[in-house]
Amino acid sequence: MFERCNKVQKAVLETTLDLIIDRELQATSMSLIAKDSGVSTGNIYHYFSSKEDIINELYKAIVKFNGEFVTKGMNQADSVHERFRLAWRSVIELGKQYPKGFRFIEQYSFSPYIHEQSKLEAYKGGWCGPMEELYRQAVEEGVFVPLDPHMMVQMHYGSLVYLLKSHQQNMLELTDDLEEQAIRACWNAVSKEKGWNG
Amino acid sequence: MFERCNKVQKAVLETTLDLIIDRELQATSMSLIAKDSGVSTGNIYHYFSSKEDIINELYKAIVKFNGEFVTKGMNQADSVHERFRLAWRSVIELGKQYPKGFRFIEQYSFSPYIHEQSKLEAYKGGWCGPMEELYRQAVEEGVFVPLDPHMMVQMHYGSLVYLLKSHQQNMLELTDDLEEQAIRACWNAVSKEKGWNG
Amino acid sequence: MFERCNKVQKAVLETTLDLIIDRELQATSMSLIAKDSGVSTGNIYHYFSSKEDIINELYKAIVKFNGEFVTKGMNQADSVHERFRLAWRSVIELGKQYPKGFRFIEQYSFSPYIHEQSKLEAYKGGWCGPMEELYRQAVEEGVFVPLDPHMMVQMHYGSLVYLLKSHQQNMLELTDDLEEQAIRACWNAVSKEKGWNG
Amino acid sequence: MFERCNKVQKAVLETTLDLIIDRELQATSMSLIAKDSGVSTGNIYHYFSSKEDIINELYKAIVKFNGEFVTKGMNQADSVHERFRLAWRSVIELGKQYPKGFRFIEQYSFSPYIHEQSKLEAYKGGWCGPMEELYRQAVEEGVFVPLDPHMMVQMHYGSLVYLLKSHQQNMLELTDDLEEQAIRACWNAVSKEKGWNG
DNA sequence: AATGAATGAGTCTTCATTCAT
DNA sequence: GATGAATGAAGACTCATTCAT
Repeated sequence: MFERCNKVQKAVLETTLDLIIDRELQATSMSLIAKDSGVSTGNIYHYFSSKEDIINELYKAIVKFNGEFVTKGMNQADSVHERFRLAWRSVIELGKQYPKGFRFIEQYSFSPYIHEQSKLEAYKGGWCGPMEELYRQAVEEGVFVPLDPHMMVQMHYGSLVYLLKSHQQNMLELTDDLEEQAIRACWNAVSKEKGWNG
Repeated sequence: MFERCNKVQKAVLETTLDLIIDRELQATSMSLIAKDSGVSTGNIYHYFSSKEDIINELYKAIVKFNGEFVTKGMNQADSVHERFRLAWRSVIELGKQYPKGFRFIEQYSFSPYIHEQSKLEAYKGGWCGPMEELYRQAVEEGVFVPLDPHMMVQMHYGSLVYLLKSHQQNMLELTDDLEEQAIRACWNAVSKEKGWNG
Repeated sequence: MFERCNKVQKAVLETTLDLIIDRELQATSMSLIAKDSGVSTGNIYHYFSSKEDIINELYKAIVKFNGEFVTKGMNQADSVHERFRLAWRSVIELGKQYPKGFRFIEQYSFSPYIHEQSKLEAYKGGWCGPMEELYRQAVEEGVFVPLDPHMMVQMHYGSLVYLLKSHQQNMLELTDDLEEQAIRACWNAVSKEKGWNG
Repeated sequence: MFERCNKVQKAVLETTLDLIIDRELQATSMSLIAKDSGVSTGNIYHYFSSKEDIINELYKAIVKFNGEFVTKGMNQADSVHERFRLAWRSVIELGKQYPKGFRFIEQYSFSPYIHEQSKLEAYKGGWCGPMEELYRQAVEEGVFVPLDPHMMVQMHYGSLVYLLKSHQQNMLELTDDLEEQAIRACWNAVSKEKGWNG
């Protein structure tokens, strides 16, 4: 997940992610990060300028990773419908395989702790752009109802986020079948053609 | 929003909500709450046992308020479809009229800072139960596809949460018309009948 | 020396002065001030906004005290010569009776740690103004050579500061007689009349 | 100023002097010295055993330089009066040409950071000894009042130090003429003959 | 009930110094 | 000789909480 970083940075970022997820930001102290990562406090400051910096670098690294993970899957198909399916399956897969990174982004994408600059960089490197482009195409082709692509993407993403939350809270077992149905529900929500009984 | 509380409690809870929304939990100190609310630190501890207690009471109060707000609207109609519409419109209305409470719940419903006990109380007093009941009825009546009501409610709620997030970030202007279309998309996602061209 | 302050402030300022004089600023930590003064670190910050603030308040308090000490002595006589004598004797007396305050001012009056604002307030409340006024009068009466009063006062002050430094380093025993001769030397330096053999 | 040192030592000492003068000792960190001097921290420790060592070497080097600067001028004349004049003019010249070294000595000659050993070496290599010798001679020749030479030298030095401080603070423009008058004032302070109207 | 001074453990961060390369 | 990454103790400051008034 942090392949681009050197050993120390990787250790710090991984540890920070772990700590934040199960203890929360306010309980994630620098000394704890130091102890758990095996990097001395002084040396952490050799690689990151502040605690805020760590969080922001963590944010950017995860968003970048997520973006690549999702768009990679998305381009392996041709038809709009198939790309739709693969893209959202990737999102679900991401949430299942990397639950910590997923939750971190969910919890902190609206936090004042993350700089606007980081959010901007995140958006450009993320998967939202390509996904909106896909929806735009679907609308143009008359497959989707003529709604704002940004709005549709957000709503579908929200659906899956909450699906994953239920899954992570053990309120729901997320089988292959269920995933397909969830994605089909999203498709039906905005497609002109009827999908359930087809 | 905090009508059941006395003057001091109300001042503290309102102030805390304001502070947490625009400064985050870690930057919301007791002394700041004291200064902004006009209640001395000592006296705050007369009404709340700890900072954690304030956050939990805040959480429970908001969930209770939200639950009443949404279920109130939901019961003013008969047909499943109409109750569906009114319920989700209430949720959107809630997010627009009380954005701070809404964001607070979003941010902290998965936080370790909120006790399981608070979450449990919240669930019982919230609107999720009645909503799931409505979906169960729709499935039984053959209006909805036979999916897990809890899953459907979560997904639809997630859709609207992200719709509201876009709205709060000024990425989207949330007109009456748009709200109706969003709710119709939710309906179509799981209804057996086709809705867009009907 | 810190009569205008409350108990806590007085304890902190006195302790800080003691520590700075025999350990230097950089070795005078807040925790040491706390321990030695018997005031907890937290409470120190209730009365002073920062370490810098303590130093500046200390500076201002001492300058004020010194100013009053010197000008008080100065006004108990009439003739220019007598006021000259009494004023500089007060300065020497001050250096002898309050060596710590004296050294502190010497060491820190040119430090970037002391704000310009503090220096300005210090100058207005100090004894330099009245002293320069005395010299101006002496020049006007034809008693002193027509040199810049500010320059003369600074030079004489410097003389006595170094005299006191020698004294404090035990290089010199500062008897009554020696003090008188030092002051007479200052007088002779700028008086038109010859003083030594008169 | 640091001609006796090798390149690395010179760079470190010059940088340290610059930093201490405009930032103070406590704000002059080893890493800052390393960055500004272009010498790595590790290598600094190859030439100096500690930070304290740097400061003490700096002190000794400057005192040595100052001593040579002043005594050089002093020996270019014969009469007591002329040597007196030339010596103190050298002191003033030193303060004007090398303000940083001058201020450094002023600020740190009484600091616990400078070892007694350094001060002792400084005294032996400085200009105070020769100057006191000159005064002793003047007393013996009946030119000066019979006061302790050490005391007189200290007082006159103090006068000029404060004159230079005023100059460095732009409170006073130090012209050639003013310098002469300052030195004459010192002479008059202790000479048996009257000087101003002669 | 109400105040806010007092506490001290804990926070983030810096810095002199060491050491593997 | 030279580098700069690494260390961890110590620094200034904060903050949840208590308690005398």
